[in-house]
Amino acid sequence: MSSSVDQVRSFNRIVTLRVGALDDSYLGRGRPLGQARLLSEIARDGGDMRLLRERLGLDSGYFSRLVQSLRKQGLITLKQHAGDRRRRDIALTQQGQAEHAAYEQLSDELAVSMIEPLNPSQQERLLAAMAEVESLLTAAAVTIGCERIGGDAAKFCLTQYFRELAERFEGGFDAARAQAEKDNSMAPPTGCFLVVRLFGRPIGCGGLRSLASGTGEIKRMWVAPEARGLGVARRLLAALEDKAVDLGMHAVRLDTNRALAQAQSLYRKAGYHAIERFNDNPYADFWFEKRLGGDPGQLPGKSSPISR
Amino acid sequence: MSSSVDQVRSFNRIVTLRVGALDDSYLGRGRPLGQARLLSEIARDGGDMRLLRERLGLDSGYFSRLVQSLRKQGLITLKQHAGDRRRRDIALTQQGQAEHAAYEQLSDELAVSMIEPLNPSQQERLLAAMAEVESLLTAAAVTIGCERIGGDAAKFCLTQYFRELAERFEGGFDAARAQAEKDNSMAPPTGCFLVVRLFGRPIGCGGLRSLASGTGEIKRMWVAPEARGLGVARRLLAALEDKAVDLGMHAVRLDTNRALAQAQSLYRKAGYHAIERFNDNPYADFWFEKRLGGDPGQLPGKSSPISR
DNA sequence: AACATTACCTGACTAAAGTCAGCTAATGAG
DNA sequence: CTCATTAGCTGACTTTAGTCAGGTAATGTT
Repeated sequence: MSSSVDQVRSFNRIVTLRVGALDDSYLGRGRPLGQARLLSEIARDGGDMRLLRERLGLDSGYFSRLVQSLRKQGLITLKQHAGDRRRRDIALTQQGQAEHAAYEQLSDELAVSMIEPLNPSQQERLLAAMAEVESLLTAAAVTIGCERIGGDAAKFCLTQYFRELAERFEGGFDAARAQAEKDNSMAPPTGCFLVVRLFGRPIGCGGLRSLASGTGEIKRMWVAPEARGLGVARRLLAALEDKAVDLGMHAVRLDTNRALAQAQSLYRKAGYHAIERFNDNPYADFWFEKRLGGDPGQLPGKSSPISR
Repeated sequence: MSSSVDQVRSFNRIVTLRVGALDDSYLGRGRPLGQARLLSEIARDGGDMRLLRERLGLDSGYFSRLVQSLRKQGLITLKQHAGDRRRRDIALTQQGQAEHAAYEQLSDELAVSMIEPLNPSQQERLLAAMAEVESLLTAAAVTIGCERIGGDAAKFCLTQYFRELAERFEGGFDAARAQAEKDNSMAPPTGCFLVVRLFGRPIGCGGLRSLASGTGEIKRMWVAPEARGLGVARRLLAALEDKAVDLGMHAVRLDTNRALAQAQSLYRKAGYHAIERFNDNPYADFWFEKRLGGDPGQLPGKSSPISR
């Protein structure tokens, strides 16, 4: 373990040394870092002040002044938001776009300088290793927590989930037919609704509700397309099972549609086995169950190594 | 190419996001970042103020105050340097060591949090990829430049080089017998002495001097043990050959001792072939030569892809 | 209609980080 | 011995980054 920590720390050291150079090169344009960062954030996906302030996590007064300084430099314009005259939309001026392009250029140059001295085969190895680190660090940054099913994040996830089902199911999907009224049962004290977040953004969800006789049902399991391939679904499923154990359930069931082949293979790998139809979900083609607490050495509520 | 840059930039983004969290956790100890960083640097390898100031690249006044603030907190002591009473040696007090250990703990915790959520096989992959990125980024950070052979860096490298030869040669090595008087010829305008640096520290060297009739001789090629395996020697050799081309040479020669097997294989891979003894170096067992400018499409002075 | 909340702005303040000029004491070079 | 240089210290100053307490206009809630 100690050698793992050493490896990570030595990686951190070298990477901050190299990547930290970006701040210096940004400062080279004679503008404080805060302004430069704000400019980049505006260029990335504009929007109104409130959104940006939230994303950057800045104090309202401080943020206001930062924006004003960019405006005085002629890099951005502020317009009243259509519909809500309190809000102000931010947009880059032509000069602002040019300035942003200059910062992009600096970032590109740093990136080039990091790979350029290497020969082609080394470059290839470096890029592959970077992709691997990136994907695994992203996976490790994922958090899973219980949230209100009526909350913004949960609603966002469910909307995306339903939209995807409508696309993928052969006969489409109608949320109303899917017994959506039962969703409220996915809440404490007899169930829960887990939201997966990556850097604060919701990227997945899954609900657990109580059936009769100590059995749980897992529903609404979804992972955003851009977050797939990171092992998120596996961890989410394990987290739901942990919750089920916490709630004293001795088994969990779920159903799935034939269009969702990867889901089926995930369930089988996680130890689920096919059972008879246990509900009247019109969209279900397969039904699975997994007995919980089979490992007597495992304390309830303690995460399994795979889930955390 | 553009996709390489994108990959590097996306890597940079994710890594700064994760590793940048270290600053926040350092601030959690109620001490400004500057002080925390200085403390870590002192703990790493102490030394006197001048050395540290240079390494951190800080203004003398600012640095002095930083040091005083740590002293007032009882974390370090200052003593007159033995021999030069202007200098002051810095040492951690017991309290300083404890405080440093606390910061180390924070770094360790960050490292653990970066790998802990992953399952064992993912952890293994992440650590391997980190090691790969680290080694290749280090390799890419290497710089090669012409320096005075009498300079500090050159002297340091040559000392290390001679020490290593003395260890590895069967009959030892005596620098005086090695025609060291010819070293001065490894300088402009008829030769050069290249120093390889990694983050400013000299980690290798190699000299080129002019023999009769447009032929160059490569001598004193050395790479520090801790920098081996990064392809430094290959790049250094290519850089020396570039220099030779710049100086109008049409071939370079070199000799080597039988104890240096890796050197021989490097030379062969780089296109050198064995020739008859061309000098009276008592330590030489093999002699090599490579014809230059064989590639007519290559402009003189332009680096080959392998060398930069 | 009354009241609370939200979005943005302003003024007053602070700490961190750093720059610059000049000072003293010790050391090194000629 | 003289003079320049070096190592460290001090005072005065600036910029950046931020906090906090209010203020105003628009919007939502009851």
